[in-house]
Amino acid sequence: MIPGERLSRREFRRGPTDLARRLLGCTLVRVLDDSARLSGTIVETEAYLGVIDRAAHTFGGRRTPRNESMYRDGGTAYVYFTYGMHHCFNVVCGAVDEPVAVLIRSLAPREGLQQMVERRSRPGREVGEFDLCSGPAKLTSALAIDRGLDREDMVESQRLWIERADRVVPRMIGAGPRIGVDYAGAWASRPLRFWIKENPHVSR
DNA sequence: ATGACGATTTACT
DNA sequence: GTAAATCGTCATA
Repeated sequence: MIPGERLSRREFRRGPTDLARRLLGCTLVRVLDDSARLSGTIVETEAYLGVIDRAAHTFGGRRTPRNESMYRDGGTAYVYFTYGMHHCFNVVCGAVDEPVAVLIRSLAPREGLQQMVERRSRPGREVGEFDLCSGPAKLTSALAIDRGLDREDMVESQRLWIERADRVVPRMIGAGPRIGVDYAGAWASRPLRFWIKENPHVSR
């Protein structure tokens, strides 16, 4: 287990609760068509438990063109478009036809900061270091992740992958309810959101 | 064909 | 704290 190595298929298949914690501290790497490299340390995740989880897109076994990638093998990217303007990025983490995933909610930016600033800036709005990747739709914007990367196999991809890090010790991991899933009844309050404690890049 | 709804972000009171 | 932005997707008909 060498830090900096890509996560393997086996590692991706650990299931959502385990992988959501394990991804903390790992590096998400995005390489653009012009070979520019953008990356950040994962500091906040959420687990989505699949057919039993009212908050998951695959609750009850729903299978549509949009969420098809969640039914693929662990290590597949699930990227969806929402609210008419935002993309969110997930790591599929089960066997084939076991539609579970981890939503990546925030990163501590590492490489390509200047490019991220350009991608996140709008006329009239300055973006600071802590507004670059501190939210699920902010980081997809900063790293140029959209539906073109849906179904990407991150075990093999030259555009998007995750590199292993030393395990974040349990006492440094916070846990609490997921964000934005109030419609999910009892599932809304379950502690399936994880973050690195006291990290300034965590959302909210 | 239609309508309701977001795994969010941002600006504004 | 509240509300607007903005449109693909899906369930219903």
